[in-house]
Amino acid sequence: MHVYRTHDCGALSHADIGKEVKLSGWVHRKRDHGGVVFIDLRDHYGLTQCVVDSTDKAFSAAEQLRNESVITITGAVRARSEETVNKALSTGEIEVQIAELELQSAADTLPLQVNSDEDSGEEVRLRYRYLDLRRQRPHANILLRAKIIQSIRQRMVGLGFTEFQTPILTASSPEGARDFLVPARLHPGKFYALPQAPQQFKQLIMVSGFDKYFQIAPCFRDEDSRADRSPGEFYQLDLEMSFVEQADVFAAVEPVVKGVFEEFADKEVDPDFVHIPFDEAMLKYGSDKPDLRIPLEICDVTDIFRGSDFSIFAKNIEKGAVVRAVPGPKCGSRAIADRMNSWAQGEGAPGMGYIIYGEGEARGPVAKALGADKSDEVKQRLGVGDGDAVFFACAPASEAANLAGKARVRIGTEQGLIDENLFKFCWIVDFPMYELDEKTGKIEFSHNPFSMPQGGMDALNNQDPLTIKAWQYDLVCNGVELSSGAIRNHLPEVMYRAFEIAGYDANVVDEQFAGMISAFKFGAPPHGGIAPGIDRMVMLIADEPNIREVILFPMNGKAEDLMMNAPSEVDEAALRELHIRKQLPKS
RNA sequence: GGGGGUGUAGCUCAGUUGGUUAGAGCGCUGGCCUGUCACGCCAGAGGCCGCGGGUUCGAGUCCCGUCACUCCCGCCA
Repeated sequence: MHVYRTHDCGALSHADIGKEVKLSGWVHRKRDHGGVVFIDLRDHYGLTQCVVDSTDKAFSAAEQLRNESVITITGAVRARSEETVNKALSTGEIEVQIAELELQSAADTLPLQVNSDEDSGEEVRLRYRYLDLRRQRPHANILLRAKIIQSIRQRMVGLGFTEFQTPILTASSPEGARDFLVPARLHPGKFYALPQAPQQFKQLIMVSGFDKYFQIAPCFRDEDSRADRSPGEFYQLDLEMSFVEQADVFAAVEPVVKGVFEEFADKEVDPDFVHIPFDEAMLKYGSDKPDLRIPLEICDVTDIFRGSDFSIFAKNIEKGAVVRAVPGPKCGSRAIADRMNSWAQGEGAPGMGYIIYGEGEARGPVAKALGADKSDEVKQRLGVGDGDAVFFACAPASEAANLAGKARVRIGTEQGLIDENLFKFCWIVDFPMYELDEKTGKIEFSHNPFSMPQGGMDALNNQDPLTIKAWQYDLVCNGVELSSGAIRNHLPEVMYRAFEIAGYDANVVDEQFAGMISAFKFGAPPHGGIAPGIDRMVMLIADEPNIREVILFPMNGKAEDLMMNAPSEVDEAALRELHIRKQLPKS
């Protein structure tokens, strides 16, 4: 007989009745009846009830066991009597009568309860992550993640993509997020950076002639955390394709993402991946990651308020503001309107105007100033009726869109308009190539500087930069940005010109992106790609509100690993070797 | 860097307008119980009420500061 087990804890059934077996696992729960003790023995595979009677020699050892101790038991598989069968367990028809019991590893009093569905505080869970991961839901989440990644690999290979590894120690890039830096021992004063994404490498793989690349790629960005953003590191399904247009990338990615969601999620997946231009998304949904489950569309009503007697708005409009209106079905009460208003103030807006429609008339201070005809015009445009309300955001375009977008989500959530059982995807397309930095007034890249501008060199030379669109796209699901991608700019001349508009001259490009720009001078295929976030996909599929729930060993919000004590001090000798001296902030 | 929330037993939480000895469930220790499966019953241990200061006859409760965790803003090509 094997030293530890003949079967796992989920394996035994009525077919094994009468067999001598050996099981190893954790004491999940113990029920001590004085004359008989039941032990639920748990491992990765399942749970088996083990029994010991007071007459058995293992009895006293069993009585003393604490939860989560690791034991090995030997005994015979017995049928449970009909009334003691447990239908909730796959092994519920049988139990093992313990003949021998060996304690492999005793457990101290636990800092968190493994056999409970109730989560402990995050700090305790992260410090004792190995205990937390024994629990049913965290264990299942990590397993789900593994299966999803496995499925993605299979699907990608099936589509003719090849998996490559790219360097983890690379060069710092001036664009984008803050880098994690690694001192270079052999080069005093110089640093490697961890890749924020394998962006340049994957493009260079295309220039190297490999045609279709993918990788489950670790990405490192030294930015602050959020519920859906883990600090430090995360994973992307990074992919790139040669000789493609935007539609080809969509055609490759859609079935993979859709397929994975359909395979693993309990919710319905809307098969229609709608395409929405960025400008339209900002207008109708006030966001570049709209939650399309909310059946509300924002309308621009600037024209109705222009020159009207509602002077606050009318004056702002003269100064260039716009008015965006959000329909509020069944929101036609003073209490709801007041709540929206104070919510908007909490968001940093001066407030949120509203009109309440009821009993054939429009009510509220806005309606009073605007007059019946114009109030009715708003009603018609928004398609609302009696008992509904309309809320207004008046501000410069991007601010108004933003507030209206948040209001739309709030109304959708509060009024229960969101179908919680649905995944609704969309592609946001035609992102602007450049945007204006509001503080400096300078033109800068709005997304990825390596994206191909729509219209190419001609657009760069002859169009107002702020009107130029890029072949740049996002994949969004239920209001979560899953992915960002682009058709790349593979033409050195167009690249130099694109950077010139953003204020970088040619030698900056030559220095900062030396490898890539030089590669593009030796025959580069037109190419493009995308990089869906793995953690976010798993989070959506697992229906978890927090990304840490789908990461094995996550860091806390301050980017500390409480289990491993990272980051940590290092020896002075190690610093000397790296030519590094600490200069700590004064406290 | 800024704003909100939370912090009470090993864990999850309750704690009234400020009032005597700070409670519950789980866990832990001891006892009883031979068919439970969140077993049941009895008893017990376990508290710097995050920390520091203040108001008060009296503070878990009110005020100020501070720390930790968390959510959000900034940040995230």
